[in-house]
Order: sequence, then C-alpha cells, then structure tokens
Amino acid sequence: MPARRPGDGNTASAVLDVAEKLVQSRGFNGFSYADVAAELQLTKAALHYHFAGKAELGEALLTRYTQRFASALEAIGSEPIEAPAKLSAYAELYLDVLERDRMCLCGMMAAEYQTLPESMQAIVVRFFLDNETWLTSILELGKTQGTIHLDGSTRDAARMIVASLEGAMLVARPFHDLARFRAASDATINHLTAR
Amino acid sequence: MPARRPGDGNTASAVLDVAEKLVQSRGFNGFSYADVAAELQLTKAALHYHFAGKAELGEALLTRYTQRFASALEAIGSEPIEAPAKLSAYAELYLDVLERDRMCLCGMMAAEYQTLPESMQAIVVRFFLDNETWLTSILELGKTQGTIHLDGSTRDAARMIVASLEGAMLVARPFHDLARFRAASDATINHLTAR
DNA sequence: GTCTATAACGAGATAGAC
DNA sequence: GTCTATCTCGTTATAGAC
Repeated sequence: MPARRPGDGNTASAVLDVAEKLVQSRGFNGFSYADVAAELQLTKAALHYHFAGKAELGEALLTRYTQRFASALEAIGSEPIEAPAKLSAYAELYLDVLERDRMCLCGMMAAEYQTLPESMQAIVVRFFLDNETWLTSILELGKTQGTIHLDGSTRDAARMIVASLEGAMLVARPFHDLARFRAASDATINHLTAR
Repeated sequence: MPARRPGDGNTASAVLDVAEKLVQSRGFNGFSYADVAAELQLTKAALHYHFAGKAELGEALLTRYTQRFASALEAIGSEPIEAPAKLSAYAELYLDVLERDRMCLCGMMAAEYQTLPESMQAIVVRFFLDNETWLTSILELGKTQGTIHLDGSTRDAARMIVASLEGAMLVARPFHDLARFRAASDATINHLTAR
C-alpha cells in the first residue's frame, strides 16, 4: 500500500481510510473533516470536493465496509472447512478489527443510529441482516453435517452470534483486553458445536 | 413523579433525567446543553449553574446510573429465588431500558469511550467490572445449588453475559425489535442453566 | 484537485443583572 | 436559580482563484 501523493487519484481512498479509522475509534459524531484533513495534510475544502458532505462520506464508508465484509464472508463460505471452523473464521474477522483498537464500523453506528441520516441507517440495518443471513446458512450447513447442534432456530442462533460478538467488542475495547473478547467469542462458538 | 417547577429544588434532578434520556438515545457526543435546556424550558446558562460543564454533567449521569444499577443488583441478590431466576431478573434490567428505546448508558459510553474525559472513563470501566463481579457471585451460587452448569470459569461466563446483553441491545435498537433482544437474552441464560 | 478565504451556524462556556 | 447577552471556538459548507 504505497503512500498517497497529491493528485495521484488515490486521495478519495486515503480519505476513506482515515475517516474509517476515526469513526471506528471515536464515532461518527466524534470526528470532523478537520481531523481527516490534518492527518492527510489536506484542507477541508479538498475533502468536500471528494465527498460533498458528512452524510455522503458516511455512506461511502458504510458501502465500502459492508462490501469488504461481504467479500470476506463469501471467502469463508467457499473454504473447504466444516461449519464450526467457518464460525471461528467469522469471529476472527471481529478480532482483526479489535486488534487495531477499533469497534466494528456498523456496531459503532448502531450506537449512534438515531443521529444518522436515513441513507446511512439503511446500510447499517442491512449489514446486520446480511450477517444474520450468512450465519444462518452456515448453521444450516452445520446441522446437515452434524457438526452444529441447536436448541432453537438457526435464525435466532445467528442473531445471538452477531449480538455476542458486537457486544464483546464493545465491552473489550475500554479494557484494551483481547482476552476478554476471545473468552466471549469462544464460549459463543463452542456452545453451538455438537457434542 | 410530579412536574418540575422553576426553583423548586428539583431542577438538577430534572436535568439529569432529560440528559440521561438524550445520551442513551443519541450518545454523549450527540446531544447538547441546548437540547436539554429546550426540553426543560430553561436557558443554557441555568444548566451551567447546576453542572459546570459537560464533563461534570456526564460524571453525574454515570454516578447516578451506576448507583441505581447497583441497587437493583442488590435487590435481585436478596430475593429468595434460585440463580437462574436471578439471571433472568438481571436480563430484565436491560430489557426495561430497551423498552424505552434506549441503549444502556454505559454501553453507549463504551462506544464513545475514547472521546470521554478520564473521569468518565473510569466510571464506565467500573460499571462493567461491578456487573461482572455480581454475576460471578450469582454463578457461583448457582454452581453450589446445582442450578447452573458451566464449562469454563464463572468470571468468563459473567463476562460473556455482559457482552451478550450489551450487544443484543446495541443491535436490537435499530430494528425496534424487542424479540431480537429476548431471543439473544434467553439463549444466553438458558444455556447456562443446568440440564 | 487543491488551495485561500469566509460564510453560517451551533457548540460549550462566562459575566453580570435580577 | 434563572435570566440576557456575549464570547470564543469548532463545525459543516461554499465561492472562487490557481
């Protein structure tokens, strides 16, 4: 990943990188154009050229993030591993974020949900729905394989996984404690694994 | 709960009520003195008399919230019911918050953690530690009673409960869906209950 | 694409009258 | 305890030069 140079056509992407980091650590209401501009040694006006307003920047952030996440899910889905391993790989995605001392972008925005423009709210909601749908399919696969055992519905279990991992990130971050996340993550996955 | 009248000595408490609602729904960085003043038909200057600055207001909010929560835990601890019932009562505390379309005050502030004054950060961290300690004692009780079965440590299980419930609130709120919370909450509690 | 300059607004906060 | 008035600063955003 080469460093950005003025006018090299990668500015928009560099802006997204910096803004993403700021939102994931400080929240959408906790950062400003000035913060991004300072870090990239640009002016606020230059940012407005690339992203007309904060809402547009937020939409772009969410769109890129959710697409990346969807690609990661697709990759995990294609791996020739059993369902429990796919769930562990899923949890790893969250851990990767936490390791950089960040909150899930959509988890952060779920907290700030009521203050977001509608265009952004819609993307946040869809992120969670898509995660649930993907997890549901993995859980179904596990049931077929006999590697996953569930008491209730696969949809409910999928929702529980999302909630547990998002909550584990939320709580672990103030403690700077990856072990806190791992414990919650492992307990969640393990208890779904057939005995 | 009688309505507040100017100068009746309940203004500080009324300010806390309004600010608490605003923080729980919009976040600490998502509300302003102007919002509180408007709702109470006061001026911003009057608020500054009661709470010198936003940091002091935030500390007061957290202190009151955590004390109330601690009282609720003490009450549940004293009830003559078995450990699983105590855990259900614990989950009810979260549901009560969600029913008013609010996030846990400390869960919200955990998201915004990096932007908070240190005085507030310390209270947020202690809230989670106190919850874990209380839950750990309940889980120990359950093990003694034979009503709770755990694979790992009581401390890890306590942390998992906190994370799951906070995460379930976080995700359920954008959907305005109490059932989403209940499903995650029930699954979490039930799987700890001895079979 | 990026800049300077500035507009327009809202934020947290303070002084001093009542 | 509450007010009016004001201050200062940071925010989003725009106009227009380069």
